Amino acid sequence: MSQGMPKNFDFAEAESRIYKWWESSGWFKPEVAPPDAEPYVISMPPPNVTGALHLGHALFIAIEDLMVRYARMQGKAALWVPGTDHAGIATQLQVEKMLRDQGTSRREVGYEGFLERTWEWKRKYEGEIKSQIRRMGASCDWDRERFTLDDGLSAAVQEVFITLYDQGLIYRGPRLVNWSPGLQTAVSDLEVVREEEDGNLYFFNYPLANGGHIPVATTRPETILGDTAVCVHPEDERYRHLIGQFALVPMLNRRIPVIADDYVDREFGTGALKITPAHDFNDYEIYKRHGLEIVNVMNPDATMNANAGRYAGMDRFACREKLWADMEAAGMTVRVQPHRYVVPRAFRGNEVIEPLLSEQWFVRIQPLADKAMAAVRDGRIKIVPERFEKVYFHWLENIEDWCVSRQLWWGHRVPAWYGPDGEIFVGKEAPQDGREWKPELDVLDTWFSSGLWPFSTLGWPQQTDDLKRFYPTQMMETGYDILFFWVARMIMMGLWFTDDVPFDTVYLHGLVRDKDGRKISKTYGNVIDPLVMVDQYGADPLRYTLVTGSTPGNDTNLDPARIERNWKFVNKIWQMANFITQNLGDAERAPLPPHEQLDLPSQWILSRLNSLVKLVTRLFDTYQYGEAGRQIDEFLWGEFADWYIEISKHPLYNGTPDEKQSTLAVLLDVLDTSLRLLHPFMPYVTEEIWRYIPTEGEALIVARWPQADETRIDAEAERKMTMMMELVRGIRLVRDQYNVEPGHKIAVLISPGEHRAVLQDYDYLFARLANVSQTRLLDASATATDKAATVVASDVTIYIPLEDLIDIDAERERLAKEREKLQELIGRSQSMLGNEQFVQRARPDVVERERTKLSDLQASLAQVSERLTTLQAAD
RNA sequence: GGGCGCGUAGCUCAGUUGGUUAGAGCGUACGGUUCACAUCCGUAAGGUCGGGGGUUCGAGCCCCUCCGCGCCCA
Repeated sequence: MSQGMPKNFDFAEAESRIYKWWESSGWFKPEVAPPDAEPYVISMPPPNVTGALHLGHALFIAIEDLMVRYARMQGKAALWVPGTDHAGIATQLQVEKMLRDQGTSRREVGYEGFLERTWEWKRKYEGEIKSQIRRMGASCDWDRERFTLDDGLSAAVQEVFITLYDQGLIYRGPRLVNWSPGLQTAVSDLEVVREEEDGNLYFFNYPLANGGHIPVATTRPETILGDTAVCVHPEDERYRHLIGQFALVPMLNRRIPVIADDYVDREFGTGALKITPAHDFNDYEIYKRHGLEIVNVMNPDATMNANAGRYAGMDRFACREKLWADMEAAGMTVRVQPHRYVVPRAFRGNEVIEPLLSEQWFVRIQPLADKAMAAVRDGRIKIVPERFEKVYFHWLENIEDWCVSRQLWWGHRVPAWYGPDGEIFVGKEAPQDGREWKPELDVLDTWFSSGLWPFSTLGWPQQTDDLKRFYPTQMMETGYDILFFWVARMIMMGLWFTDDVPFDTVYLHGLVRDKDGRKISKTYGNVIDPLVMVDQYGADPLRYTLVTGSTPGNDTNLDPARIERNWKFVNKIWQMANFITQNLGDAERAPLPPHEQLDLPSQWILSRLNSLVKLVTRLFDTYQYGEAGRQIDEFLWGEFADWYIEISKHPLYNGTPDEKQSTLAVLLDVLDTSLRLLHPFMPYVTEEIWRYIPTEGEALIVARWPQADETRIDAEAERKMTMMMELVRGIRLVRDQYNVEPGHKIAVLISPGEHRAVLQDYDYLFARLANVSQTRLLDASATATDKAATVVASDVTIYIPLEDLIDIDAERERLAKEREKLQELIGRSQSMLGNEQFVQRARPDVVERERTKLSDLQASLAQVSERLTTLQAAD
């Protein structure tokens, strides 16, 4: 403990050492708190096993670790449950790519071989991401770590699926789904990104059975082959007479009816719509309303099938061109015009999604959604920031059944079996009836398992001790971009299966973008690798930058320059601690003297400190972490280091032993308390420094969060000290303006007004902070030389005789400006106080503050004016 | 089409019950080697808080409207 601190903080060495110490000491576990402690639980959003840590991860780790550390320091049983997600599609894509690079394929290595390789892949990348999470300083309980595909969670998934099926909430059926032809799987609505793209609108004449034609326009000609109707608006005079007639599908000559539906937009295209129920969601609705035929013309790989006649086997886009060319030759086409339209693309892989008729498993979601809406509506779950509640409701109010099956190999198998006679059985095992049951090969949407995360990770469906003690959890912290994907589904599943909310607060953070607000992506080449930042500056500056640079629900533009600046902040804290420990030497830490026995600077800094503790605690409790961090920064650097530490050198070097001891006690109190406040932001450097200061307790990570001592909050001391600081700044400014040699000590004369005692006791502040060699307090009647610059604060005037340096005209001008400013402020203040409405209606403390301000300003104005008069007379 | 967010100093951002002279960092200018820190210290310049209207004793903050940018849902 009495070992001196190294000159600099070696974060690279310290971080891994400290992390190991924390973890091996069991401090990440909720068991460090007493058994009856209030629990505080966060389920970590499980990163995909596919990837490396990116800034999005870094951000949630910074925020969640801060939340957990704060709770832990408050004495709660803090538990942060880590884990990873198998990420079905994303992982399968990556492994398939790897196989391609190895010259083989998923089909070639076979089902078992593929899964083996995928598990191998998982073990490799999971290890990587876990070590990266550790490097960020995450104080999660690794003993409780989970993976969405491990046995317990798989059992939970089965349990949920089977229960929902038994409750009639899961059904299987042929339906139009979003189909990913490259991946050969269905995906959910949420996994489709719709964006406007340049394309064409193809106009052609749809031949009628009785001769003649009806003009139609389409963006996807290849779907013509699957048309089963032509639809017009019932009131459209142009086509009304054709309703009930028949048209002939081009090239196929299939007879299809001309029908009427007011869904048709008469203004768009020709006003007549071709209907392809098997390949368009809107057309599918019309098909259901009118009882039309349905003809699927595509294979799962988006080539045309036998129903496409001579186009069978062609790729959809090749077919589009060929069919159009053939129609052109047949004289059916009218024109092609450029057209912007919405193209659905796969969230993963970016290929064009094809609406396709297929057999899939669906969750009848409405009953679950109703419960989920109620929980937020009645306040059992709170979303921060609140505006996302609206978004949440809107989505749930318009929710569609959830397609949960995926034609992938990597994931949880749907627990269903098909009997020899086509019957379906849903259960963990196939029926043992001697017949041959074939297992369902489809797997479940990854989000189906992550929807169970808050309770499956705690052991559900087993009624484990953890589940009983730590569920429901308290906080779900994640990005707003997965509010539907994940948060809403966890709420639905949690309420349905545990009859309780999965968490009581949802805190949503935004996206991290680059300095210019662009999305971070490899194609832009603007990737900021958090690990490179950690290597360069340490984890603390990155964490602190991410937390202080963001506000809930809003995107952050991350400027690496801020990380660098905060690395300097880390150094600054280190140097403050270094200074204090050096001065302490081997001495004991003395108790903090009673407030009235302390000198003014100490009263002031402790007053500021205790206000800060109050403020920071309030900000933490209202999720304003960024503001909290900035407040600590401003206090530590702007007040403690720049003023108090500088001032403390006087008692430390020139004071009596008592004064020295008392000052050290204050320095240590401020440092100790500040480190506690800062620890959730910057766990490493604060922990490391804490080891060097005499404190009670094993480690900062398990130290207590500070409590504000109201008796130390002292407005009068703050007022006096502020005045002294203003005077110091004034002298510094005068020195600067008159180009006084920095080394040149100056003597000043002070007209002390009502502040004689303070100025007498603390004249060393001017010596310490403004290089003043001598201060002389003037009697009320005394006047100073003309050849002096003047500094005024409250009713105090400081004269700085500078002999030859003084330009009286310039000084007059300076003071005149000062007077003007004071007059303006006084005018404003007077009109406020002169306003009866203000005095009556504003809060009393606001009025009081205004009165104090006015009297100070008036005192200053009197001083400045008097001085001006003197200088005027000097001419 | 519906909903939401953003617009504050050259740049990146704060500013949450409406209440001191709107803040910080970076950048800029000038000046600094004595006792923690040049990863530092001091001083300064720089803002009609997107435009307009309203409510209020008082508006960056609340309401209306317009402009620009972005996101989500259809």
